[in-house]
Amino acid sequence: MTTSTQAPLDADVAEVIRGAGLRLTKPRGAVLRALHDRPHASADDVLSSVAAVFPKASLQSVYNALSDFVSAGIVRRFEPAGSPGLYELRVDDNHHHLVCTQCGAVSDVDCAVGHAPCLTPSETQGFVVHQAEVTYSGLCAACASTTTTTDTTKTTTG
Amino acid sequence: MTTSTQAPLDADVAEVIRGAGLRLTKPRGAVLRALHDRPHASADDVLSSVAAVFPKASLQSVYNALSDFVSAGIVRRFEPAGSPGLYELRVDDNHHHLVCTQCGAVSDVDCAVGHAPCLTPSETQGFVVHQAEVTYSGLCAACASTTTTTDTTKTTTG
DNA sequence: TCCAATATTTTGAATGACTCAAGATTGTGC
DNA sequence: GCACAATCTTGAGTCATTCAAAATATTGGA
Repeated sequence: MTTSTQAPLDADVAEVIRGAGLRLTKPRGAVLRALHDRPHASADDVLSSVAAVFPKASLQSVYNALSDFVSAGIVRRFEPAGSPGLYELRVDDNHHHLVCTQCGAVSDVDCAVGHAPCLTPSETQGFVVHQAEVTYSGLCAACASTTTTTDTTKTTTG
Repeated sequence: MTTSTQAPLDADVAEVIRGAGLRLTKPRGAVLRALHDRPHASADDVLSSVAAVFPKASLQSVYNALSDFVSAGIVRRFEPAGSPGLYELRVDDNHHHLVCTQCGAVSDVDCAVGHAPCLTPSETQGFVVHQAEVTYSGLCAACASTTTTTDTTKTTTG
């Protein structure tokens, strides 16, 4: 939040964007910083962060920037079922996600294999598999504790 | 497709719906048959099938029936990234999906473990994991062969 | 430093997938 | 066959996202 942490971040951000072959613009810089601050953000989340430092930004610019980043390979998009698309900066490693079905919280889980596809289906039926997307769903620590105390909720395991 | 296969199917369908504690109605029967015919169908796909035997059906009834079935546990909904929700009848086993990124074709892959969650993340960070959703993406046999043979045409083979 | 070329942003509208609501209809047990 | 509740239908509304075209800003070069 302070200038001392912001300044080098700005430099990083600029470098990453230019390094991806993209022009450095205010909206793009703000979008990348937003993703840095909130590692699993929806386009709307990003707009909120961006608007704080650059009020003129539109949701459309956010979508533009995000999809440019995804195409350039510096941002990854994933989409837990029933949730809007989420964007994250971790792209080099092949990690997976823990999603809380109650509050929507998302955590990263490192992949044991580390490269895609980390899993290979038993019978590929002729498919050429490039990637395995793994999403664990359940309850985050906070929701689990509030739920398990006198718990009548049914755990729909399946 | 003939009456000889349709008749016992109708009986099955009725039994499944009633067995789930739901009233048997024309739209519901038609929706369940549609899923039987097309194992990975979107609501729209289902409507197409349903409309053939019951033209009065609306998309809304299809959504109603599908979500009733999902709640009742006789149908499963899943949602490959960037695709509308798909519905399938296989609910008892814990299987996964192969999705073709080019034509959208979906195949089932049996899960080696057989029950959910079939995978356990290395570090759960306090999460109580109920289910692991695994989606393999790549190219189906048809798309893989047309793509590798020096071709630029995109095969929209549903 | 200023310019031109063009990448990017902005504004506004449109789409697809799905949900909400309320009145009409139908299935089911009696 | 009736009554009551479950379900269907119609119509409108929402959310996430994309399309389009004119306005603006960035970057390499003069």
